[in-house]
Amino acid sequence: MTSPAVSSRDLPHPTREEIRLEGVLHALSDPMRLQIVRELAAVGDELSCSHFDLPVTKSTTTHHFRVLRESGVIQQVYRGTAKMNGLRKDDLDGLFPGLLDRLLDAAARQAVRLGGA
Amino acid sequence: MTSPAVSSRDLPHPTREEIRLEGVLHALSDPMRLQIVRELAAVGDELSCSHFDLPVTKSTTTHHFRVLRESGVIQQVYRGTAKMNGLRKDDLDGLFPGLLDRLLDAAARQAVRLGGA
DNA sequence: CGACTCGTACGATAGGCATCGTAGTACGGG
DNA sequence: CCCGTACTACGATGCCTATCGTACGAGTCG
Repeated sequence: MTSPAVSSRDLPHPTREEIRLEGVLHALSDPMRLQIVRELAAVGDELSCSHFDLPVTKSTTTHHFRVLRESGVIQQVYRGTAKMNGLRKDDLDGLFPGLLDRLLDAAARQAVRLGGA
Repeated sequence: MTSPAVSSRDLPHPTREEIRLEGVLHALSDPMRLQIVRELAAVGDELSCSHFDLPVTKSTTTHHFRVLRESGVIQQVYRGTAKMNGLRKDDLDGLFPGLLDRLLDAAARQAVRLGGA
């Protein structure tokens, strides 16, 4: 097959209607999670958890991805041993038009401002 | 005097450069605080703390206003016995162009969607 | 099968935070 | 000067959460 077949293990996601702005903001208020979302947005594709080199243990990484999934920011699916993560851009844009782009822009501006680069 | 004179009591505010996106998002991830900001934006002027009729005690209200001030979302100044609260729209727009408006729009859409009204 | 990789589950811990109640301070008006 | 109003300060409480370590499960490859 071209696609490695999705594992039977499935993960609970909120429906679009269940996504709450407060939850999204809370999820993004953590620097680690904001960084994850920025990388996902920059790549514009799904990324495995192990792609991210975060300064925390794997346990903590799992925790952050779960928060992002349960708040509706990302969707996750197993593909073999890898767990692929993708931004739920369509759902977020549908609920909160333009918000995601402004948030990403704001994060990028701040990174430039603080990083000095 | 035309203006009731600002009290000598002054409150610590972050400078524009000290405002952090994560802090702003965290401040707005609380329903109570998001509501306060929505009202401030709707009025477009300063409001006293006592103007807000929140379903919590005054102690808790004080706490929420402090979080909003320390994150840089609002500015506070004493005027007589009243403490006036104003959105730091210029600072936020300067740092994160368009973000505040999108957030307010997102909050309004969600209120319509959930409130049914 | 066996080993290896990826990610999870669970328990522990430490800190943060939303909330309350009570007691207290600052200011303005009678 | 005294009182009422507006807000604060402080302590307590219970919940949430970011973090870790270790042990485990699921899948792939030799």
